[in-house]
Amino acid sequence: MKFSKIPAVTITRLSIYSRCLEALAQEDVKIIASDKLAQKCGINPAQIRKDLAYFGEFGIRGVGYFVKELLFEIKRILGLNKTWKMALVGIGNLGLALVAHENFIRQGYEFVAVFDVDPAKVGRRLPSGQVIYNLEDLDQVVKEKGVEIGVIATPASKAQSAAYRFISAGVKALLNFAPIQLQVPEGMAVENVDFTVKLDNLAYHLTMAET
Amino acid sequence: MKFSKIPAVTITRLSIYSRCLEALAQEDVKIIASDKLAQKCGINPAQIRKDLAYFGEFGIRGVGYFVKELLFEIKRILGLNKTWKMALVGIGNLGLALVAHENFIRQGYEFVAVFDVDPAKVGRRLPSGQVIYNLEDLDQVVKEKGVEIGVIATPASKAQSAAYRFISAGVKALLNFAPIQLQVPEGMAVENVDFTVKLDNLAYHLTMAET
DNA sequence: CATTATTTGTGAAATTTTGCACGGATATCT
DNA sequence: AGATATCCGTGCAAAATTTCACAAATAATG
Repeated sequence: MKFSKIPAVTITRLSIYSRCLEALAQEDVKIIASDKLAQKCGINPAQIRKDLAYFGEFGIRGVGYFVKELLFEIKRILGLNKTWKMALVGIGNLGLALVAHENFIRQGYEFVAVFDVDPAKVGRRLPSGQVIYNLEDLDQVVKEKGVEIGVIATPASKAQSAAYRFISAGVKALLNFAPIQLQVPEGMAVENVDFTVKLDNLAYHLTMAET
Repeated sequence: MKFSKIPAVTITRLSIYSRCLEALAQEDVKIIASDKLAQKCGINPAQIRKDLAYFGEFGIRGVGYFVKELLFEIKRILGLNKTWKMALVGIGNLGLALVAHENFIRQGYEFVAVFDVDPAKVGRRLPSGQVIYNLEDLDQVVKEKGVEIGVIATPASKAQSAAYRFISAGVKALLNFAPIQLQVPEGMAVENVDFTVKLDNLAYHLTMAET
């Protein structure tokens, strides 16, 4: 169960399994085999078993997996048995949409603070309840509120400086929506959510498929 | 230069290179070596050269790459020498933010139509100019406007049916923001933009780092 | 209770992806 | 011009990841 030995793709897939399992639980399915789950996720069944094997034995041979139990275990593995506190920088269109998005809170992620540089925005209260703080106060607010994950929804030009603020405030994980490769010190976790990279993949696929 | 032989990660990285190169062009850098570009992208330099080698020879030994030229070539490879027509389903917070997002149009992606089921929304005009169509008319509108990429920004529960509509309208590429694994026929391209999967990765990282 | 049908967990093989290291091409310097 | 330094393109090896295939465990059947 060594941290470094577990591939990042495995973690990503665990997250996908947890989502599929949640849907199954909702449909009141009690037990599922790796074949069925694999089909639902679009993943090879052996892959699922291998992924789970990194963390233990959760199934019963000849039977399958208890949906609720496996879901619980995966969530425990991912660290979703707590609420994670997030802060967001950049209250533009995207930032607003993210803060308003109910999926986050449902999954155990909560925006406890939002920041912007625009003086016209600072001090206002969002429909979702948060008051917009001045970016200058990030360090202090992050420490006060115990922010664990920093979300960057600024334009690309401001993203790196926002990252620096989070870093010096001691935040160790960043979710970056800006289309830029952030420079961060060793040990930080950065995940990029990049629309245009995804679109470029689609464009390539369409272009190739033509021939 | 066989389509199927080129890894998807290579395409993703090409997209990242193109972004870095765009930044460099902006800074008026004329020539760059794979080492420098690699540093900027956080990628191994040999990897960059390998990725490019799939498509041809773009550099000069002992010199490097001409920034503008390489950028042009990568964009050509990805199919970005044209404007791609997108349609979006689901005008919620996220959908609105996406349609308003300037990055898309800047990169050659244009929303030519948006759809919703809510009768209160249908017929209204967005600040970005598009009139909201009734989802029922998707097939017709998609064909009329020549939509090439479908964007799904509905709740998870409506995403699959939105996908079906795009599929039967002949759209071959989907960008899916709903937290669900879409079922699509062979040959379709689907890219998922999944915030919570990314957050789960961060949560796992933080949880592991604790110990 | 033995036989048959499932389905997990896992070693080993197959495949994919990455990274090294070096030949060859280009530029610079003395 | 020759020597030196730089840097691309690529064969090859290493590493990582996926997939196969089967033993072991469980349940169902007659």
